[in-house]
Amino acid sequence: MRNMKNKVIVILGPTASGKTGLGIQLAKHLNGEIISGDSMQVYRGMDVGTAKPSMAEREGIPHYLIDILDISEKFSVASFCTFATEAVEDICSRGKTPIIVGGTGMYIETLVSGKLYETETADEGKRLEYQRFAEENGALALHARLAELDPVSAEKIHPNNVKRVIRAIEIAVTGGDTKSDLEKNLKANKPFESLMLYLTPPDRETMYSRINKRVDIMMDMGLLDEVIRLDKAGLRNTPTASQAIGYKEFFPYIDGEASLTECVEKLKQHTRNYAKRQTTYFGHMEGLTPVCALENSGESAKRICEQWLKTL
RNA sequence: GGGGGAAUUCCCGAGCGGCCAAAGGGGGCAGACUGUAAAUCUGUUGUCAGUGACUUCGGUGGUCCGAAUCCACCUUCCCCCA
Repeated sequence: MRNMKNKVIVILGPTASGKTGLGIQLAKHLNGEIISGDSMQVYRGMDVGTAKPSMAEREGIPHYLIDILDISEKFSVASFCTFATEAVEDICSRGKTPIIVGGTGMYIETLVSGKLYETETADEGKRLEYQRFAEENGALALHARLAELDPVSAEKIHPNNVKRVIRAIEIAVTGGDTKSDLEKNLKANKPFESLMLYLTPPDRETMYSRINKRVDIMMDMGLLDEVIRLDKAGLRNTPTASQAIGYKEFFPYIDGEASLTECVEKLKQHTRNYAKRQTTYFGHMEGLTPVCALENSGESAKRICEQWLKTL
């Protein structure tokens, strides 16, 4: 039974570690197709800023989960898991190898482990109400409410992390189970077998300078025009897309409150911070096979994949 | 040439005689993380054998029991009048 499961290759790593390129190399080599494991590349029109591979770069390899949503739409772990699972099945059914490429640690971890629990969809009104409550009475007061509803989660969530506190309250209030109940009852249910390649930059210094350079390239590629265009389309008021790094940093410039260079610096910095957070996240994930993100990481990655595909 | 102001720990910036290794912010470093995750949040950030000791607040020398804080001179920078 076990060996009937589909096999999926996953490439993850911090921003600018070369995931995209490696993914395409592997896809060509292994007769694969690519599924983006990225929370922002799903949005149409967000191209330069999300470092979405161009058609030319894709070299004819089909890509899934790219350009599937309008910026006004919500995206989440849950929808990611749904779409990605579908894509995996689709690709496998045609005898090809799915290659998930992305940097959104939580999405990929949840997908691969199969540990996704169902919850009621939250209603925005309630959420705002909690939000306001926290603003008026303090984050601690809201946290105290969570402590009544779900003490186990309250213990784990820092009172200042209002977003999380709200979410936990929401779960406790809408469904029968609390967040901690759901977590307790979770059982690993892997939807497929996966080989997870973790692209690790040689050192922090290298990682940061690659990021800086990439931002400069994005600017040359017309990032600012893209931001202005999306801003006109209402990006600022979108639930998910507005959070993307590479866009919000330019709003002060657009509003005449900061210089362009200041914004570009901010963007670089945010990207660096993000990359660091990514490495922290990946650091605690299990079952990763590290691959050093150097010039020719492709060859060793190919070998590792070939071997793995033969086993099981 | 004359008058006034400023120099603070990686950066910005408080402090204006003891409670100051020095607020706050930024950055750095470390960490958490399941339906907004490219988000959100936490800790840490002079040195050392860490309840204590040691070296810091442009430089030098003073005053004082005691100075980042007061005085003198020096250096640099800014502003105003010429």
